[in-house]
Amino acid sequence: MGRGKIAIQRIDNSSSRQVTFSKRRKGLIKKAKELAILCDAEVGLVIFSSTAKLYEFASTNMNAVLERYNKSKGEYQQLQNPASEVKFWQREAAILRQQLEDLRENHRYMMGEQLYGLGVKDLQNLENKLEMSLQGIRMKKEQILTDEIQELSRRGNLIHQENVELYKKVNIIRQENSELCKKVCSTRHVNAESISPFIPFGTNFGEDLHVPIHLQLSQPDRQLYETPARKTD
Amino acid sequence: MGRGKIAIQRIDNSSSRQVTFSKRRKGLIKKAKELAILCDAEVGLVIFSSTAKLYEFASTNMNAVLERYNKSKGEYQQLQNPASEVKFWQREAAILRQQLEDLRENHRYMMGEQLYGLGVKDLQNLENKLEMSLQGIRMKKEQILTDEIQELSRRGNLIHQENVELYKKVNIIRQENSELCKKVCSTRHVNAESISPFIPFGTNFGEDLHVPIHLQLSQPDRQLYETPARKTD
DNA sequence: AGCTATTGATAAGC
DNA sequence: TGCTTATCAATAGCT
Repeated sequence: MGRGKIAIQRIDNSSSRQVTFSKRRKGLIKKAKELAILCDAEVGLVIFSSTAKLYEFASTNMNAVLERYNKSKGEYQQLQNPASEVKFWQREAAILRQQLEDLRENHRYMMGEQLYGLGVKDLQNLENKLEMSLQGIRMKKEQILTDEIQELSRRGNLIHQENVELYKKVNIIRQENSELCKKVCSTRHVNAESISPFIPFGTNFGEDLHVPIHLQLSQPDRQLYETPARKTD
Repeated sequence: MGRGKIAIQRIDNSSSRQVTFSKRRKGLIKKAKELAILCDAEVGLVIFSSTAKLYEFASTNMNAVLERYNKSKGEYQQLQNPASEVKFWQREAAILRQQLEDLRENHRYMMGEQLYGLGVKDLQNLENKLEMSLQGIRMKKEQILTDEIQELSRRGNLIHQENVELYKKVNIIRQENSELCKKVCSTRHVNAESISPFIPFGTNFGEDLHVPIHLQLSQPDRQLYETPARKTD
């Protein structure tokens, strides 16, 4: 909501980030307040700006909210040897946080964000890296697509084969039918002409079978496996 | 915002209060999330419904936010006994480790490594991302190069100007010299021919000055600022 | 900090 | 609870 829409991602420009922070922080706190009043809820909101400044809102009182939160979460466990253990884990966390920060910076570079600190040489290296990555990714993608196409083609071929078989059977049955028809015709010709409508129906059936079956089974199948694969034939 | 505006006061009807709570809670959390991302802030949000159900959001991790809040307020006495602190830091480390792992995986994807788990769609997204990054990086690089070239061009122009000035001065001095020479010549011609070697030397000096100075000062300078910039002339 | 054009959130209603 | 729509509110981009 504004003159244009913005993507929800870290705003690079620090001054407009600051402005947006001010505006949205105000909006957020207002909404939190409204929610608490309208819906009779207890709300606690803590915001640290990127410059580590603290802003807070609590519908009643922050300590009460946090206490209730902790109670609600209710996970107090006792451990021994706390002092050194705390130190150990703190150090561990600090190390991990540092690694995370480094990796995040790297990630930003790779996403083409925050390039201010880089020189031409760095940028060139980055470009080369990304180019290599792209190549790998494209190869992988094409491989997947190729595999898929091959699989489709294989299945198409199978279906085609099946169709050929079916077509043969149909032809055989059609021949059998037409021969049966002839027999029936000649037989009925001797007996009477009362069931005469049956004769053209039978004959037509045979002819109908011949043409559309061929088209309907063979054609769509061809499209299925030929268009993507361009391998058969 | 809605079919009509409502006063900010406790909604009496309990079911519509419940509905509003759902909607606004969702909206509030969304906004909190956006603020955190857009402005690189650390946000913690705790909401208890009127029925005492807990909802929470934290941009990083609620414990971290609350810890930071307590530190920032300088009131650690209320919670955080040493035992739970160990637990806190352990959780913190676990969370960081997880984030690190996620980011590393992502990084691998971006480097075009370990693409086994990805489908065509993922790969396409990745490709697009990298393409965008590349574009940004190339723009940045070209900008730097362009700036550099402009600077060089500017300095080249300055030097060229300086050279023009110097050339003028040289010409003036040369003229003065040659006039002085003439005077000296005629004077000496009247006096005696004993210092005759001086005359051709003086004349040569003037001519030597004219040609090489022009070439040596003007030519390399031209190359310096014309080849890269293609602006002058 | 203040102003609008826009987008986004949401009150009603089903 | 989820969806739709008419409205109101928040805010992005400028000044």
